[in-house]
Amino acid sequence: MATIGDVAREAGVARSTVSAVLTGRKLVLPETRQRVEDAIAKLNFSVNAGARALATSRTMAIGAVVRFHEAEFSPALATYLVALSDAATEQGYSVQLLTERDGVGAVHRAIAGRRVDGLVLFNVVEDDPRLEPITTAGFPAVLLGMPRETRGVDAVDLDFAVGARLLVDHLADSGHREVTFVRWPDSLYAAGATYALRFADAVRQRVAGHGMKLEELACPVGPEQVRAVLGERLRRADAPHALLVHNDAAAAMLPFALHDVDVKTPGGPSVVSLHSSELARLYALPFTSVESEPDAVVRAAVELVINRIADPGLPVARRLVAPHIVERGGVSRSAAS
Amino acid sequence: MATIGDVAREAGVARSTVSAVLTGRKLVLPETRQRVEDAIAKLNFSVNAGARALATSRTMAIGAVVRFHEAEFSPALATYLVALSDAATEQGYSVQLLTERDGVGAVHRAIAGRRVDGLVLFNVVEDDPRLEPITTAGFPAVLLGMPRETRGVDAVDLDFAVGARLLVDHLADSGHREVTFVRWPDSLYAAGATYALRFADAVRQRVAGHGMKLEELACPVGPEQVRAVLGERLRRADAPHALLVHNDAAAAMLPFALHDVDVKTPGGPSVVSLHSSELARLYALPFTSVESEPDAVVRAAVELVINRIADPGLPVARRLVAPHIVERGGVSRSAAS
DNA sequence: CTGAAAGCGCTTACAG
DNA sequence: CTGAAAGCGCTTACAG
Repeated sequence: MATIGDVAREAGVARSTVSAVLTGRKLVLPETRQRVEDAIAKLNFSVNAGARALATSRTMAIGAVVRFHEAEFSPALATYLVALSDAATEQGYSVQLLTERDGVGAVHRAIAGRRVDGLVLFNVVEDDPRLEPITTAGFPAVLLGMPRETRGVDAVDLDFAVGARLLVDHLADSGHREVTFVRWPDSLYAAGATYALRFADAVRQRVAGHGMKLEELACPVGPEQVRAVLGERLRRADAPHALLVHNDAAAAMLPFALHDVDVKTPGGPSVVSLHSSELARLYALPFTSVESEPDAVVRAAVELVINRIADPGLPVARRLVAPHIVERGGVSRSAAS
Repeated sequence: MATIGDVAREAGVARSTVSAVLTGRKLVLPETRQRVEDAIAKLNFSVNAGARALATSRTMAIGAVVRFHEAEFSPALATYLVALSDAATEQGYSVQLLTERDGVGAVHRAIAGRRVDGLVLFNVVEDDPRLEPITTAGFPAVLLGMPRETRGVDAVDLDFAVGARLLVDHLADSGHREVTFVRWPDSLYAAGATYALRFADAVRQRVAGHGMKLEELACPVGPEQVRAVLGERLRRADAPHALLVHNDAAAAMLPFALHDVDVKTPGGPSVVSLHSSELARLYALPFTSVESEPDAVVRAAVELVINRIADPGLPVARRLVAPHIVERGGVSRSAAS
């Protein structure tokens, strides 16, 4: 492997001159620059990332702290990871995977070993224990998720409250006066999943604001079980006219469940849903929906963490990405009072 | 951040002694070692990965070269990435994501910049262009996939041929004499997807070996389209009695398609499938099937690439992970000749 | 078994 | 604008 010294010799300049054209920090005579660039090309030189990291104390790497093992149902993770890597690469950063079960330990080691310049925390929950090592070290990081208290750490997420309002309004506008909120199991809210909590709160407020009647149906996340739960509810005499779904498993299985039962409502119940865009793609979900915005969310996260790396003194940022509703039909005008 | 010098001062020894206990390469008096370890704990010291990389010319990082943008239907990627990271972490390696659209360029830059010690190539196809920069640099790498020609690069994959035989035999044992092979679209085979080619070849051979009749049904990978294609075929008068599926979209949508049509066969057709374990989990697929073995495959990949890094002179390895069949019913004894 | 010295490949003040 | 020198934090022969 060629080093900066080889390039300098080849171009007949000092090593620091090569470094100057590499970093672009200093002005170099165009002619000299050209000679250096020719030498670089000729020797197929590429700066040694580790050496640069040591000299600059910048690794140009971001760590993605993932808690996959706890996720029961997340086909979307790859989308986020790849989008993160793409966004980071654009900014000259690489992404390192930190997947250890012990998230706190992983964060600790990443910070202590100076393996990365900043962290992106996936799957953030309320009172996330991974915040502790970050705040004590004052390490650049951004949360994917929006807990009430971020303790001085930047955070970005889809605006689930706005998503909830869009969907409730859509049902209300279609004349519905009652809505069955097919949601995640209680355990998920208890675990502090920030997106689920924000969505549910907004649904309740908005439904009340419209003077509508709200029924909540907590669903498990196992495909089989969710199908059974949905089927049981749909079969009852007072079958719902409008379903508002926030539970990826339920969204995926709902078409099955509707098939399973002999739906009494003409054309079936109206269904609106908030789910990951990945899910919509995989299952070709036919509902009017608000989808996650992985690219926008991840792009914002990269921007925030890079800014934070550059200037730790920046004010704390809480960024909500605006969702939009995609109308796919599936909502019938209701005559039900 | 504490450095090795701080630790040395704290423990009252030379820096090289600290290094000795860190690397474990040299024998150190137990008492001295203890003093050093106490100092490390007290100062919360952790070796600077970049500095170590520079001194040892080992980054202790593996690059995952992913081609996501071309994948239409891959909820399984995250599973593989996380499994890879877990397996690497166990061995003291970290995983870096290389997701650039230009896979060849990504490989080039990773090698030239010495960012990683080895590469794991996802989604390998026949005549994969990413092999070129690897072979010319003689860089440690392992392919996830098994092209006919690996040009001296290690490769590991599920044994799709064995999987095919297991499934065909299962149908044959149940008395089926005809089988409809619901497979990927022609474009996928044309693109050189190694797993698809190996599976299809084995199916054809095995079916012929049993003297069975084979019908092939190429399906698109879009959920809507695949559902339409399947429905059309199932509705025909000569509806198939046995379906052998190798197409994740088709496997996922088949239950819908079976719902869509009024299946004439008592109990519906027999269905066996090879698909990703992630898919089985997400969709709760009820078919007897052979599933991918992400953990085993990825673990083997990490082992191979680490061995290759340690000893470039090792003989080239081609490792096939044995699949196993999971019987879930869905195969009815056939009276059809 | 321990320690002083050189070197890994860069960058960055600092003179010229 | 260019170049010689020091230093980033480690490891590794090599003396002692």
